[in-house]
Amino acid sequence: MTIQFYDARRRRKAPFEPLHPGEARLYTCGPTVYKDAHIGNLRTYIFEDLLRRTLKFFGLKVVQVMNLTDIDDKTIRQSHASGVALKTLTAPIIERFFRDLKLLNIERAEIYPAATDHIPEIIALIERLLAKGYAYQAENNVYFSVERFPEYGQLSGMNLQALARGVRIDADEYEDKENFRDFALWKGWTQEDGDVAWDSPFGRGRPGWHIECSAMSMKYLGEEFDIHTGGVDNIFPHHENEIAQSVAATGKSFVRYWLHSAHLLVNGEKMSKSLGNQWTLSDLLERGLSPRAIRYLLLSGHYRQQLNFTFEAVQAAGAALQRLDTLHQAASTAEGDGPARDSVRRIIETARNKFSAALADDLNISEALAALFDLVAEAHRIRREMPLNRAEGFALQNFWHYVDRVIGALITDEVEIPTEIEQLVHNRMRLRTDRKYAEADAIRQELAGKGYQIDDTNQGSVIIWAKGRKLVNIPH
RNA sequence: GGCGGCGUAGCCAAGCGGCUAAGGCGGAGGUCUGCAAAACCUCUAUUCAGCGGUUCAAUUCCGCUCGCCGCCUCCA
Repeated sequence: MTIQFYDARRRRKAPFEPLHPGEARLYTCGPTVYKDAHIGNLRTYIFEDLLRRTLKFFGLKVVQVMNLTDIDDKTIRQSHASGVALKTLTAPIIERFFRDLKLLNIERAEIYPAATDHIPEIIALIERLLAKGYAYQAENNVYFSVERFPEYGQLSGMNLQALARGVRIDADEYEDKENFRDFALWKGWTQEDGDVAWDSPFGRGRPGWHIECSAMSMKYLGEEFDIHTGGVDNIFPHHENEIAQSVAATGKSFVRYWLHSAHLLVNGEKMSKSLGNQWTLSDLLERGLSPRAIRYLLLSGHYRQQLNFTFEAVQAAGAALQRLDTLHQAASTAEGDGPARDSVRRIIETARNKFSAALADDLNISEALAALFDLVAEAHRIRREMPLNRAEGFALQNFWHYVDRVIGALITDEVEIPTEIEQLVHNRMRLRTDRKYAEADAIRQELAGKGYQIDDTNQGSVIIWAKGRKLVNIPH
């Protein structure tokens, strides 16, 4: 199947042709580790996870690099202000970042390089740019000269003339630049940097913002690689500058496909500090939202479309998952011998085809999910005529595992029910069979007191819930 | 001011030249059920922000208007 992605530079969808056949190399913009990720950051990471999982789904070997930006104005300022070493400041934030990824079932990238560990590579790249004449030193700073790079602005569609108009310039900060659009590759040490500084041929200082990504991506993925992603806000200036410095240094095209995720809105509004809606995952979990439903919600909208995050939407996502769970439950408790019916085989095949075709078309997850729900409806229709047999249940479960390689929210870990609880459930089942309803209800009360909700189904089985999460379906 | 995106049912959201405009949530009926719940079934947009144009044919292409949003030096 031909995968196609919307490439931001060409502004159209283009068939994905990896540079190295059978392998996709991607650089996904990761967190700046000065504070915990908010839900908008996480949306981008989920998009990148979807991309990665989809590439693997289509049989490609994936090498994903996600940078941890630990040198920037904010990390340095905080480090200096609190008198804490940079690494000491960022370590716990990085730890919580990985915890969030785990909670949202985001797959780990192959490499998580930190800027602070790549100073030599950064310096080498800057030297290359100086040698080729694309960069110049002024005082203790090294700048990239955008005027010497004629293709500048291709990605963002901005040209230097347009950029020159209507923008205020902080004259103090940029007075040593030849052109105010020039950006720093190396920043000479200033008082505010505290002890965040490295020696270099250009003097003591620290890297600029964009250069780390060029240095680290080239180190791990090669001077030219397949995919680079990030939030739309990175298009300009970050990615534009990355292209400029990378292409200028190597003469190669750098990145073949640029993919950007649209921003998340919260209750229809842009997230901002002043609105207090920059929720972290922890904030949401404290309010009782399930990470699984959050993942589903963040995943379910197309990545190039703004997504409005509301509690109601998380609720709706949870309900949608439940509909998918119900069929999975039915499949896993199916009984009876014999071969799978053709009708069951057929609906699975149809869903399989639609699912992968949708994903191959620029990660059209909404359409892919629709294929799943169509399957659910069809399966129930078939099930009503005659319950699923074991072969059919197995086929459906298989398919669930197959699509969950991409969705990452369908198959949940089996939860152990304490024997004591299971015993009570079975006792109650017997009492119900004996029509001793008062005693059965008493046990249900007792279980509710222990945090387990019991739902009877019309097949005689029961479903156990705890903390709003479906735990198990115990067959009669 | 420059560059770009979006406006599809109560809400979310696909489709982007031609079969009855996917799917989810919610809602309304129904089936099942000791109860409670869950689950399942059916229904829920004569129409795609508005107005023009191109075309045999437009939600899909073009233009204008209205509304919302993003970027324009360190915000994913």
